Amino acid sequence: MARAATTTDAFNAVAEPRRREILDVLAAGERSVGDLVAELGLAQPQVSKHLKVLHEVGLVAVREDGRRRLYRLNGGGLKPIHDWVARFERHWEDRFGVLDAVLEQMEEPE
Amino acid sequence: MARAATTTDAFNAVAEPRRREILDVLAAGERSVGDLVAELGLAQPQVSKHLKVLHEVGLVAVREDGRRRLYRLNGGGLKPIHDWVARFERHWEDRFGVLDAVLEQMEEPE
DNA sequence: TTGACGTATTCCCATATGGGTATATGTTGG
DNA sequence: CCAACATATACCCATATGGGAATACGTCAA
Repeated sequence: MARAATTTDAFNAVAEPRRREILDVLAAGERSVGDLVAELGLAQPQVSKHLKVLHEVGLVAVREDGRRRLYRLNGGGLKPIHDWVARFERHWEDRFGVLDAVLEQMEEPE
Repeated sequence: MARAATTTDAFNAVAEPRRREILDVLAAGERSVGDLVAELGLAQPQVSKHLKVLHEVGLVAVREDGRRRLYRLNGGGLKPIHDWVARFERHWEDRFGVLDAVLEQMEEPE
């Protein structure tokens, strides 16, 4: 087997930095593909491909507007990630995190 | 170029479900490779490989104990993910999320 | 109708994945 | 020193990636 498809779930989709950037921009509001191309400095086909992935996992939604397509964020799709990560919050919010880090240094000195 | 290496950062490392499971188990405390093999029902080499990835991105730490190696969680490594996702919290915590979902249904009926 | 525009799709390719299986490395007890 | 044990590595393979470039598709303006 190979690595899971990027369209498998939000975790895989969001592993790609460009896709995170796209979501960051969309967080500010609806954008057309062209807008994203301009704001992110990426090639148009790549933007379209990334949007396709994001759409397949339900992280963005589209709306037609003449010849343009306006994409917008569907933040709810990130909740699974948030929920999973949240379980580990205590590991960095209290002092244990600091202690762990220190022990880290002591045990793996290279 | 191909997909970014799984060892690139926490986002990529955690995209693999098995690795998330490993972290879940480690959240309960230190475990030897054998323990993980038993608890997760995976093959030993696979567990070792996944642990290697997790270690490279700093999500786990090791400690030698005779012939065994005890791995433990380094939750702090997940903070970047938490921080990034947290920016989108409002998108599902308030009513906008619900509204968005409704609009969703109306616009993409198929 | 036609051409320009906005976006999506198709190819090509180097790359690394994750599983399986076999084996290397390292440690301990006797 | 050796055998059993615990873990790590090395291979092999099918698979999909993400970028680049070219092109198809759909829509608008004149």
